[in-house]
Order: sequence, then C-alpha cells, then structure tokens
Amino acid sequence: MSEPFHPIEQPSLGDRVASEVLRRIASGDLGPGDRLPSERRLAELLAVSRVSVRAGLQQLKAQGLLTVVRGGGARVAAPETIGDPALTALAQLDRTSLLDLLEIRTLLECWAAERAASRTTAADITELRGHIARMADPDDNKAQADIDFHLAIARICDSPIYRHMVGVIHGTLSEMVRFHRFELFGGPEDDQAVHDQHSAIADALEQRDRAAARDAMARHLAWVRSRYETLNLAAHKDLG
Amino acid sequence: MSEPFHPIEQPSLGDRVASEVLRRIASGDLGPGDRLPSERRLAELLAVSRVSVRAGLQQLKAQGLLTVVRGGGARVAAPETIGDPALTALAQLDRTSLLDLLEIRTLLECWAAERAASRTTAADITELRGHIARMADPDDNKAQADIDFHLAIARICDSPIYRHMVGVIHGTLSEMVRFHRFELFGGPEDDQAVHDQHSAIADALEQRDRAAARDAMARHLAWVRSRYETLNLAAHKDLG
DNA sequence: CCGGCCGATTGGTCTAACCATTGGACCAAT
DNA sequence: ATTGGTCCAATGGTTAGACCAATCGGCCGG
Repeated sequence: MSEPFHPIEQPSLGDRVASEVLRRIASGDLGPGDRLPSERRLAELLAVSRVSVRAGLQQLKAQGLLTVVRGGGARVAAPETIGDPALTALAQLDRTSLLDLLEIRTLLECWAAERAASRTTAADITELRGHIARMADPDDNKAQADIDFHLAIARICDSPIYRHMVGVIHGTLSEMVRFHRFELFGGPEDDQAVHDQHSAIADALEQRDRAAARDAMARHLAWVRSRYETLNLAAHKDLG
Repeated sequence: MSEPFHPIEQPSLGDRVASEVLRRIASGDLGPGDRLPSERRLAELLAVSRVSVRAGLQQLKAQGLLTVVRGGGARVAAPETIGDPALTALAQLDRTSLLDLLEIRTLLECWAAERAASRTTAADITELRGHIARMADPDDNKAQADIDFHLAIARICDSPIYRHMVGVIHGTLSEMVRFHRFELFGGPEDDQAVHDQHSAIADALEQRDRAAARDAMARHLAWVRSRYETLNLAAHKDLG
C-alpha cells in the first residue's frame, strides 16, 4: 500500500472529556436517563475549563449519546431514540432528501418483508397484531406503535445489521417529524388506511407468502410517501 | 392521539453552524479533502462567535465528517473513512452478519445503478473509467480505487442521503477488512474479473440502460459476495 | 539547489462575563 | 387542596479577548 504510516495525533482535552464521560456510560456507571453533573461541576471535577467540557459534550451530543437542554442539564439518551445526526441533518436539507430517505426505507423494508415471510412464527404474528391494535387505542401513542410494528418485522428478519439500519432510519424520521412539527396521522380515515395496510402485511406474513408480504409493504410505504408529500416543510430557516 | 403536543426546541448556534457547513458538503460545494475557512474567518462569515463555530465543527468532527489538525486547518474527510462504529461492531459478530451487510449493500447499489443510469453525463463516464484504470495500475491503491468507483456512482445519483449511507457501508467494510487483515484482491484473475465487471457497469451507464446497469451491478456484487464467502474470518479469534 | 530559520496563520485552551431557560420554592387566591 | 403566579438559584448558550502550540510558507544563507 502507498501509505502504511498514519500521523500520530494526541487527543485534545475535549476528546479526553468525551472519552471519560463515554467510559462512565459504557461501564453502566451512567445509565439512560441519568443526569450528569453540570458543566461547571464537571470542569472542576476533571480539572479543565468549562470550554473543554463543552467541547467534549458537543461530541457526545453529535453522536446521539446525550440530550442537552438549555437550563435543564444533560442526560444520557435512551438507546431507542438514537438516530444518525448526520442523516437527520441531510434529510432536513430539502424535501427531495426526505423523499430519498423514504425511497431507501422502502427498498430496505420491502426486502425485509420478503425475508421475514419465511421466518415468521405464530408468536411473531401475535406481537404484530398487538402493535396494530395499539394504534387503534386513542390513549396510546400511535407513532410509537407504528415504529414498533416495523421494528418487530426487523426483528423477525433475524439480521442485527438490518435492525440497526432500519432503526437509524426510523429514528431519523422521528426526529424530523418532531423538528418540523409534522402531524403524520390526520383524521380517522388515515388511521383506518394504516390499520388496513398493516393488517395486510401481517396477513401475508402469517401465510408466509413472500411476494404478498413484499407487495403489501410496498403499498403501505407508497401510501406513507404520499402522506409525506403533502406535508409542509417550512419550520426553520437557516442563517444567511 | 395521546400526545398532540411536542416540545418546541430550536437549534443552538453551534447546531446551525454544523448544518450550514454540512449543507456545503452535501451539495458538493465542499468536496473531500477541501479545506474550509479558518475558524476566525468562518465566525465573521456566519456572524457568530468563534466559540459557536467551534461547537459546530466539534459535532461534525465527532461524526467523522471533518479532520481537524492543530495549526493546519480543518478539511472535509474522505467519505470512505466514515464508518458507523455500531455497525462495525455488529458486522464483526459473525460471518452471517457480514454477508447480511453485503446483501443490504447489494440492495442499495443496484437501486443506485438504475437511478444513475438516467443521470450519467460524459464527464461521469470519464471519471468512472479513470477509477477503473487506476485499479490496473500496480502502483496505485486498488482498494481505494474500487471504493472511489462505487462512490462516484453514488455521486451521480445526486442523493446526499444515499451517498451518506453507501459511504457508511463502505467505511464499515473497509474497517472490517483492515481489522481482519483480509486480502480482497487475490491473483491477477481476480483483478481481471473486477475490471470486466466494473467496465460492464460503466458501459451500461454510458448507454443509459437502467436494466443493464442494475444487472451489471448485481453480477458484480454477487461475485464480491462469493469472494467474501471464501475469506477466512480467523484473524482475531476473541469475541468471547 | 537545498536546508534551516522565522513569522504569519491556525487550532486549542483559558478567563470572565452576560443572557435565556429551567425547575423548584414560596405564596396568594380560588 | 389545587391552581396560578412570582421569584431566585442553577444551568446551558453565547460572546469577547487573550495566550499557547503546532503548522505552513517564504525568505535567506550556505
């Protein structure tokens, strides 16, 4: 190879702060939801300036490991809410990028539906129908139930890689929905449409019909795409 | 809906700086290796303080999008060096996960080849053939030229989202190859096979033949898969 | 032509201050 | 007892200004 040598680089103070905090998280010392010391306190604990502490926290925040609230402190993020920040930023650029992300999601989920069809058990069907039922319950969180339904299919696929990727995509989409204040679920007719589409997917999986499963998923995501296309993307403007 | 209210949150200046720089990268305005303005210059350009600029750059650095050298400025990282740490860890679990990753890669790249076929220009073809030629040069880095070929197709697709995802996948695969000390390119017959397959893809793109492009890419990646299947995963035995 | 020196540039770190938001304590009115 | 309001301390966000250390590039002398 042309470059067997890599430049030596010693981590900055910010990097070391990030490593130190990450170590506490990885060791379980800090669990999801736990609040970590204030920046000023961390600064004196680690014997560095607040600037360096902030540098480290910025990195962890960018990696989705921390949620920081102005005036409210920093907390360890819940694992299921982790989306790819870079992906989120890209998808926020314009509507085209968002639709591209949906297209890639469709690609992956259709593949997954087909793959899941040969692996679905009776217990899996029970779980899927449970998620579908939750979406009809007005007291439940429809968006979460929807994500759980799709993640359940990812689990059935028995591919950690795919589960990770589809999780990142759903996390990214959720963050965008939050950020732009989307209302994905409109009236009862929308709820009914989603319910029917999900049921069709579950039916196909129950019959272990690969082609039907892919088809039902494709129809569902085409509908989702049409929903997104009608949404307004005007939330925030950037700096000039 | 149980939760019709969403917390309102507006991005900090650091976040907006990160978005702004990311936008220039995603749009191709800033390419890999390009040096971006100094922090002081960026601060006055964006009308924020240097600290806020640093906050944004820290985030991009944490996401592997920038390489920052003390005294030497910040540059856009080569996309192939960006791997998803979590994905890398997953893919190293066992051979099945690795093959799953290859399968998802096939899914994405076949889609991309088809999409690229309707967008390829003469200049794109020149670039592609350049990468193909580099792989025949014994003094060049074959693996890098291979990745560059595939990333060029990603660029032709004109979808920042897809570019990001395929970049992450290639980055993850590269890290695995390094970690396991794979020798992807065996004898001259392997080189010839890859050369022919890449040429077939370039030909199909030149003729803007979507089906042929997808087909050629599928054949290429099927061959790659067969190569990976014969590899020995015995480098580091641990994973206990 | 080359090698080393030197100054301008750049990222890294710090201090000190102010602003905006949060969260809780406290209190008054219903 | 609950609601609503006010106040205050703590916290993250932002700024300005300064100094250090590493890098880069050009100039000069050999």
